[in-house]
Amino acid sequence: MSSATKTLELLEYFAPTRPEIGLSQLCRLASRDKATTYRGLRSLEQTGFVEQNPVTKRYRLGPALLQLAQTREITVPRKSGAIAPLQTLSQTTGETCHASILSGTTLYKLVSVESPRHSIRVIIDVQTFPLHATASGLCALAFGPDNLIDTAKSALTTYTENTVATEDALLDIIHTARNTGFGFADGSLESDVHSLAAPLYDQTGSFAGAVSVATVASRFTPELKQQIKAQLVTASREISRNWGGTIPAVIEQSWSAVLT
Amino acid sequence: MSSATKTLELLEYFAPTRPEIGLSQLCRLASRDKATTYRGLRSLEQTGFVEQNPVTKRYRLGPALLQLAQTREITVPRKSGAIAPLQTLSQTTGETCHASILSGTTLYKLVSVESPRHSIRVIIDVQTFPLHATASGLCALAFGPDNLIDTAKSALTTYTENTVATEDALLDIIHTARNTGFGFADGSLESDVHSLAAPLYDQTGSFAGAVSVATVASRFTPELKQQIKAQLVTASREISRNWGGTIPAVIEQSWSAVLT
DNA sequence: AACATCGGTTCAAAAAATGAACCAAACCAC
DNA sequence: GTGGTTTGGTTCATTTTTTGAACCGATGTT
Repeated sequence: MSSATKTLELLEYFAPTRPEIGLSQLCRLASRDKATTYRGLRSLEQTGFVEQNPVTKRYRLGPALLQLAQTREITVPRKSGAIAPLQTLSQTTGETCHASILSGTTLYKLVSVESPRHSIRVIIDVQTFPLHATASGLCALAFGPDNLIDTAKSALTTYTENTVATEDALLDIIHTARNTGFGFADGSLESDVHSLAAPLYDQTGSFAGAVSVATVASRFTPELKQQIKAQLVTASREISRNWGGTIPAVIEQSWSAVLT
Repeated sequence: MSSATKTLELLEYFAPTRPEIGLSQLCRLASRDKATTYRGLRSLEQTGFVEQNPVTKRYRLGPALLQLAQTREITVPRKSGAIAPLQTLSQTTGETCHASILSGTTLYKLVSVESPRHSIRVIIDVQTFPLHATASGLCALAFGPDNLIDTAKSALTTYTENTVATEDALLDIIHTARNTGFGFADGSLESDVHSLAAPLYDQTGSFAGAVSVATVASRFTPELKQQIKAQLVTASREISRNWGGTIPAVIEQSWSAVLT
């Protein structure tokens, strides 16, 4: 792993639950020597990616990220086109919803919306969705580029008893996703969390991401499942349209069959 | 300069006017060997900072930036509290307005708002404001930490005939900014562009950034100047309040003296 | 007062980065 | 269709940088 990659990975430890990190704490988190971590932070600081809180001496994310994120969204507009449909989806289903975006072989969380309807809510605290263990990931495997399947096969991490563990089982659930037009995960990332997802397309005509709804297993009735599927279709069409794409006819057909 | 810093600096070449950059073009822009540039891009790609457009093979900014920017704004909320007051400022003055934020010894552009009132508009296409050559920068020198003055002295880059060129001249205009409570630049970064700026404070009670109005020299009448100052004061108070800070009494006094 | 932990620094040894030269493929001009 | 140019990408001898154990002074804790 290159020095630059190691430095960049330091940024991943910052989170809303961990807004500031001291040098010694960060080197423990990153499992690196303090001098190495310090030089990484200096590099990030020089380029505006982190800044040192003058009061606490701890480090936090810096303003250059805001500028680059703005440039990214201006040049590849995805987030803004996903927010409103996702808020609607969350409101109508009453559950936690996500939009994700594929970059290389990684599915990044783009937008999350929680619903205030229930006091028992699903919180999925990841920034990237494992391909084999999430509904969105299964969408990517079913409708995205074929090389994703190889990537997934080489990283069959076990999260719960329900996480798919063999290549055959993985190919089976990918096949099911292709046939139904939906990714479905029942407790494969978190116990008692069920998720459904639909694919998203952009102007290239290719799979670009997924939109998903996550709910607690105990309220996942067949009625709710059908309702969620119908709402996912609406959201998928709208977000894809906002991204300059359309849903392929073969998926629209799968959806029709499943929703009658 | 470390390898990590060189890699991070590759990101600075991406802009709304340059959304995608090929490998050969980027190595020319960065004045680096192609192999070095390629390894830098690979590192950035592995961590989600850039992605390769599968159609054009060129590189563009990646989704990890969106996630980190969101974390940054959640943990250090600045941008959201500056947008509305800046839109109001632009609307009432009819000119281009900026909010900037200090990080280390660099003043980063945070938000820009243009007004549609005039067809001749100021566009300041920088991501960081030179301390000695902008109204916002002079605010930082006048009201920010003292070490900024040393930083400015060591980088007295000439942009126009009006750019301050000597340490004495720099100290003079810093002194004027301290006395008036406003930074003022007349053509020091761009010919025929005049700017006024006021300081911003956050919850630490320290200088945190600046809010500025830029206009074309030809419509910068004494009346407009007074109007802009009044509006800047309002915007400065509001943004500072949104950032958890208040304007120091000594600056409020300077403003009172200047606005009567 | 003693100890622990912090942010930060040094330098010999180890490891990685560099870039000139190279490759095949795609593009362009004629 | 051909020849030249430019592209994204690769290799490896050489050069340069990175690494991390040991260290520092300051601060916090008991």
